[in-house]
Amino acid sequence: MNKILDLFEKLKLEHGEALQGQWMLWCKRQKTVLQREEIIIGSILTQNTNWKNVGLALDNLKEAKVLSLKEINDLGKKDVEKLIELIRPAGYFNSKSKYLLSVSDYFLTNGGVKKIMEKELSVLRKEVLALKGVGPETCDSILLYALDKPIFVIDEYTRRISRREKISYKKDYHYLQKVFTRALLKDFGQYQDFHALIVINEQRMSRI
DNA sequence: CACCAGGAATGTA
DNA sequence: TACATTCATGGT
Repeated sequence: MNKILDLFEKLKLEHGEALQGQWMLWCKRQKTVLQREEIIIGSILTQNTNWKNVGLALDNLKEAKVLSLKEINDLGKKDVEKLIELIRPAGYFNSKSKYLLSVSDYFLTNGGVKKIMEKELSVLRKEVLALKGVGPETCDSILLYALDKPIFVIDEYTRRISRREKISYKKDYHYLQKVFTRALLKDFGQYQDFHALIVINEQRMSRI
């Protein structure tokens, strides 16, 4: 009767091992502030861009020792061209360099990641969604994966699988978000695992 | 050479 | 509100 819970169980059976393995390596349940900031940066860089190119950009940032939001912000204000050079492989570098500045400005002027994690979900979502360069998907990815907030992420993978599994044929972001949210417990761990399983499933599907 | 990858901003009617 | 266009790299 509940297609969403059935899908969740099916994905756990098929990819549960991958979730315990590679996913937990990169996206542990307990994260350092620096790991949370890397996820925030990555969520901007990955907009309409494949993860391999994002990885190249993150490698450049690491090599240049520019991985925290503070360091991104300092470099962006002092020498945008240098920041652009580092994130170039991720594409859209003129836009994304500005987006990284607007997001890091917000986190730095509001007391940093730890302080911002204390904000209430609905307030936080409005504030992050209002930032330049942050639409619904990027916003919710940041809230769910970087800040451990219970909000379900809708992306192209989620749309694909919900169409294929006859969950919904609509594409509207907030409509789909409600459909998934209604069927699940409001728990960030569940949301992270479910969405991660969808990503793993769809990426393996396209590799064939 | 054409097409795509976990989007979002901007402009138009 | 609802679409169309633009942004840009690296892989296939």
